[in-house]
Amino acid sequence: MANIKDIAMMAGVSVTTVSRVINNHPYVSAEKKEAVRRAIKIVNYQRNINAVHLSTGKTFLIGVVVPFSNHPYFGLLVEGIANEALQNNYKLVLFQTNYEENREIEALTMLKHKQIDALIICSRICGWDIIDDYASYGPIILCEDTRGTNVSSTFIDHYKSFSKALEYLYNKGHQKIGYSLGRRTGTNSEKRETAYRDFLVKFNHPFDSNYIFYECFNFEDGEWVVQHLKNMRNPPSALLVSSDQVAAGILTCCKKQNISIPNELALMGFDNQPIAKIMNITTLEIPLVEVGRKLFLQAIDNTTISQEEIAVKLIERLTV
Amino acid sequence: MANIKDIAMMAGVSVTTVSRVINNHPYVSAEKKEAVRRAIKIVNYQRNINAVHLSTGKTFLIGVVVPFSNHPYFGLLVEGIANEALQNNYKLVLFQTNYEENREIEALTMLKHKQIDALIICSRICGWDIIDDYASYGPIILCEDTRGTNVSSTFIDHYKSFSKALEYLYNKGHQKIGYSLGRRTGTNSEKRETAYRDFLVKFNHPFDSNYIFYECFNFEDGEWVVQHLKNMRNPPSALLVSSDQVAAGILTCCKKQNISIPNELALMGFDNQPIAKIMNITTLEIPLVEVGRKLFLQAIDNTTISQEEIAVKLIERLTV
DNA sequence: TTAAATTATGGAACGCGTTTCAGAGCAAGA
DNA sequence: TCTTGCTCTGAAACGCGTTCCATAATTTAA
Repeated sequence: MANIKDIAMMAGVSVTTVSRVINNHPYVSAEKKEAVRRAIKIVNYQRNINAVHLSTGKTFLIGVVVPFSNHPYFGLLVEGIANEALQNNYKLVLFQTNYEENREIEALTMLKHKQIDALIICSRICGWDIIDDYASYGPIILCEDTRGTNVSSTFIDHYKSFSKALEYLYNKGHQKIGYSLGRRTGTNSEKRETAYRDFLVKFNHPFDSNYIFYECFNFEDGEWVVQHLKNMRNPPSALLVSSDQVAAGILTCCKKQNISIPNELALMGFDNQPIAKIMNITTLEIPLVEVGRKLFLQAIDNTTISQEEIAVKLIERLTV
Repeated sequence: MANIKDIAMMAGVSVTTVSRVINNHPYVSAEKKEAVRRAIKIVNYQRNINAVHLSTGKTFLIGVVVPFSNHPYFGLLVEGIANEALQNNYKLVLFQTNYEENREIEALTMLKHKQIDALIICSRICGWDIIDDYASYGPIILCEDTRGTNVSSTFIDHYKSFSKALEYLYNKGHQKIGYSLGRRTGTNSEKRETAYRDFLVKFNHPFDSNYIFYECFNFEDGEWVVQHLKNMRNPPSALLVSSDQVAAGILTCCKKQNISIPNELALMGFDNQPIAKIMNITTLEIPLVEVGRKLFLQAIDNTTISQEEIAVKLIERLTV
């Protein structure tokens, strides 16, 4: 394979000039530019990107950390990131953590080693101290409320949106409201729990831990939720489900068990995934593709630190 | 940041020795090894991976081409690949093509530039001639039957599995069988169509192009299929649906429209995704995670070319 | 006309780890 | 005693593009 030196030789110029032509720098005469272009074409020259990376310290690679790659929530998020990456000539390095902390650290280590230019963490596991540590090596972008820190993020105010949803259900006459979440920990889950507790306090309702369902990620997780509900003496009359997939699973199971929706149980999903539309699930729309887009743009902007809030929209359908 | 030279200086050895220690090469005395380790620890030395890449010509990056990243089929496939990548200390570069050929070419170009060590194409768009061209630059692994070529693959024999499914439906008394596919072209779609046509010939049934539904990828695509079926004078009595997602969508819509499954319409899905289990959809199980695993292992083995067939399993449930 | 600015070009340093090769020292076998 | 054959070590070459800096040749502005 030919290298830049060969091209320089062939074109009768210096390697500097070749480099300038390749990178569209000014101050190259038309003839030399032409000569270089010809030489490049003749031997079908391809620069050694690893050499470029070594030289520039940049890789045009952005790391993306997700817990699962087969979940529609992250699927859409990654889709948004990927679309924008395409536009900007960046490539993505995917890290699937299965919520294991050391997987996330591996990704952070790659940032430290400058194997990637920036890291987008779609769902953070490791502590703030660690993020803070690694933030000095390159941009880290999060998908959670980071206001008050020096880390960029695009986020949904889950306190606000959860409160909004709860009030909506309350206004529809529901007093006994339960909710389901993915993992128990994490900023977003915590904000939601706070919103829930504040809501209970506000309306003077007792807290019942049985009304909270954790580890609900997928369609199939709806099954055990319904099973659980059926065995409860005093089940909730409405459920705030933090994923349309799970809501769809619950809805499907309820139909099977002849539990009438929304009469016996009201359901409210999150995300407004296509499945929510098809199954007429009332939900809070989160423009995930848009969120992904913004996350990416923050990732490649290593001068500014910004926190962008994304608004959610209540979509009324037939499950409440 | 310290480099290998600094470490060598600190430890009072040559860079070669430092390199040997880092890479666990033999023939380094215990004392020098120790001295190097100490120096590395003191300054928290991290090798410049870009330099390693330039030097070795390897990147420990594997490209993965998928049309969509938010589809459960590819989600599971990527999950399998990602899991195995983790085990082997490789990272993935994700290419989302949206079925645009030049996106795929970009991925192939990265292989050519040695920015990635190998490329796994989960759903190929571009022609064989192009694949052949780029195969000389590094391993390309496909997820379709490549027997008779010099390209590795892990694949499902879709002719066989489709035939199997058709016969199963036939034996259940179905004479009018339709099917739905994702995209119209592609090896897998073609093999399925061949199987379908051969089946019709075998049982002397006429071919009706209205029995074929293309562009069915997601849950929501089930809606228009059902709409279509309702408007048909002579609708099929069974549908072979090449994705559980679509089958679930069809099932859901049929329930809404009071079309009885399997009495009025039998449904058979593909993949055996969790949703198929929950919704009791009869399906052909494809062990996608396992397929992903094998694809990855083929990708990092650049000595052997192999074509691995994966068997599918018929899972009988309640939609046939 | 002179000073300042712009355009053009190339040499050489820089980023940095891996690996080949040559050689020294020492032990085991003939 | 001599020959192999390890073990250990380091100099130097290699992979290769980018960019700083110096220089020369023109223009433009004053």
